[in-house]
Amino acid sequence: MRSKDEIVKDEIISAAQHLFRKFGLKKTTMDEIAAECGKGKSTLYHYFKSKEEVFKSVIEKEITNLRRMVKQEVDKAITVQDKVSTYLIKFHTEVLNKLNLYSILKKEVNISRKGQEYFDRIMEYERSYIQRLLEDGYDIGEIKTIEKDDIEWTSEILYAAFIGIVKYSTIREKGFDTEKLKNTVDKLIPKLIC
Amino acid sequence: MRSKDEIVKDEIISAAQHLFRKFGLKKTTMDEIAAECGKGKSTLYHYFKSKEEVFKSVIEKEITNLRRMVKQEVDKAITVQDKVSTYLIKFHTEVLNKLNLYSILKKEVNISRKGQEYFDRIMEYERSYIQRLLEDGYDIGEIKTIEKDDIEWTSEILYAAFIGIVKYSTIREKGFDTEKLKNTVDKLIPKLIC
DNA sequence: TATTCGACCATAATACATTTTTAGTCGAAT
DNA sequence: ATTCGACTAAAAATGTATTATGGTCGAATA
Repeated sequence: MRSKDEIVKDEIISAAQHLFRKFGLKKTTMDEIAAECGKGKSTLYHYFKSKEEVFKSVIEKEITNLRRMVKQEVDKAITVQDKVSTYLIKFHTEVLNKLNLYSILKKEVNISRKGQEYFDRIMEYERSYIQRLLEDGYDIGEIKTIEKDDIEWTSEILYAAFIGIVKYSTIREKGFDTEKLKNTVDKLIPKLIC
Repeated sequence: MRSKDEIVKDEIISAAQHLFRKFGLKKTTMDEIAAECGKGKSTLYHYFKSKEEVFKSVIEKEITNLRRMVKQEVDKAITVQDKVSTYLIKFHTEVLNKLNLYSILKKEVNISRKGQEYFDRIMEYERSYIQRLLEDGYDIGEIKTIEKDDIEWTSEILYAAFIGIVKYSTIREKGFDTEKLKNTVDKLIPKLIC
């Protein structure tokens, strides 16, 4: 069971999440967050040491949720090819669904040094997730055309390509058709790795 | 032989190009461009109807040059696989070499509506270039796994992936190693299209 | 003791008035 | 047909007064 402390923290995070989605980071004040969850502003500072800390927690929650959704889908896939392909499709779909988080990160945080650090950390995590998928495939003998040592940079290139596809989808009026995307990726991936 | 008119225009464009590279679009004034090529400001307006027109011409020149370099290399390649692969490698290399142009486009122009239109037009051109490569390959029978009707969106996905790779290279300290990149792409492309 | 809050402060964001720059014009000179 | 100096209107930069906001602290509450 969660402690009282954690429950209140979650309340604050939810309120902040709600407002950040609506107005973005800069246009949401601590007073507003406090009002949204019916508490005094000073109370927030009992649970978080700064506004940035609150924001970090909200992002953490969103990212964690996104990753859970993706992982859940990837775990269903049997072969490595399927896992990698599913990773892209699901990630693509989820980002397009929750564009708010993505644009907050990009437009408001990206300017600062700290913002870039968040972004880098997120990117590094995703890259290493792909790397792990490939390494698992290598270990069980499914991947034959890539040397173990080459998996690291291969996953980096793969990740860069994936992000490019997702980003491209976000700036077009309509994102890529999931079916078509899956079709193409399913052709590419299997042949790359085996 | 070029007319006097064209020579002067080129002088102005070169001066502007030089200053834009150094200070960016907003921090370069028409007076400075005029001084750089030893002419009065009003003279510029005899050749270009606005600052935006000058900027457009500079970008045009840069892009044209980039495309000539890429095309030159692509034309050397014999098979479609090679052409597509070469396209990415050369484009990647050239953009990394001339990062200035890229960042001007991104950071200063991107904000405005017109800037977005430039960008879209450039992207559309590159996408259709890839499409043409694929269509040629289809017509000579090299491409067998893609239906003619699917070439359009396949080239779009391919382009998005390519741009992702190039962009990723620009934000890392060091760009992707060309050898490794070529290695991976050479593995991917042939299998996608035949 | 663990939470909550109202009152408070220093600084950052905003608004506004004033000055300076700068894109673009025009008529004259070459 | 080109070039330019002098000019203007509009935009950007600057300085300043005002407000809003992040964050603190000691007291109140439960």
